[in-house]
Amino acid sequence: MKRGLDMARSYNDHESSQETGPESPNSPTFNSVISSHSPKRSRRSMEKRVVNVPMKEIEGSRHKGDTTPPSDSWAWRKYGQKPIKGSPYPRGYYRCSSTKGCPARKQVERSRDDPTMIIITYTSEHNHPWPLSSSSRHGPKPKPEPKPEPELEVPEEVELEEAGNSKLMVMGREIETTPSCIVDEFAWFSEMETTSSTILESPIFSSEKKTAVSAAANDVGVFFPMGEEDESLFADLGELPESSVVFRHRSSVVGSQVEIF
DNA sequence: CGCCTTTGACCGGCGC
DNA sequence: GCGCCGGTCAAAGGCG
Repeated sequence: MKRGLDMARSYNDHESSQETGPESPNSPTFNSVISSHSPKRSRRSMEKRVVNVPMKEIEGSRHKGDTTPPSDSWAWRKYGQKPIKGSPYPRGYYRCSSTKGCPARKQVERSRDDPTMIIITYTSEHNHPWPLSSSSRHGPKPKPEPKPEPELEVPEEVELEEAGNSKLMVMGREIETTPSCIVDEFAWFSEMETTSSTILESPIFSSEKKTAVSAAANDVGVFFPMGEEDESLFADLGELPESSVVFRHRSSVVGSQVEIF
């Protein structure tokens, strides 16, 4: 009867299985893919972002099941879980509950190669921004989180070309006063979009991911470091965590990667 | 009271 | 055409 809650149905292609960097350091890895393979499924360009997060990073946050998503600053509601063939671990399906019409979704699963790695796949429409952290959304019950952790997924940063990078750039501070929390929530999406698309998408990245990552990290120190440094940073920031990060990343990242679009 | 998690069923796509 | 698989929905229960 009501199967079409959101027509933007999904897209599965998760080519992510391979990016399970067996030697992934401690930093989460990002991969992005614009999935619009199937002619039928591509209502709009669906973007997919894959993030590898070492369990250790999220352990401190919370982990009860096999697929416990690292805590982000945004709200996700689990809407399903399924065992995946070939993988001993089930995959959890989460939908963004930060905002009403939030099209963002994410899949969380443990890497079958590296049980210590959690693969998070973000999906959203190319046109739609991704949920960003919102300081005001989690109000009542953000989740079983003892404390608002900054975020493990590390919203990448860069500017988005279509949504209006100018705004995003200011988002850091704009969001605070911006009536449209949407902007705020979706900021990271935009950022990730470009970032991943640019770097992660590269074949090189896939192949020498770690190398690339390392390089990236080296160049962009803030690339995937959402580990402890970020937390510390956020701890200090307190209010506009992502925004701040984004802002900060921008400066560094922008230099390294140029927008492709 | 409202939101989230859990679990089973259903649907659609894809491959054979 | 059939079967398999992944993804989503929806009802019930639980928790803060």
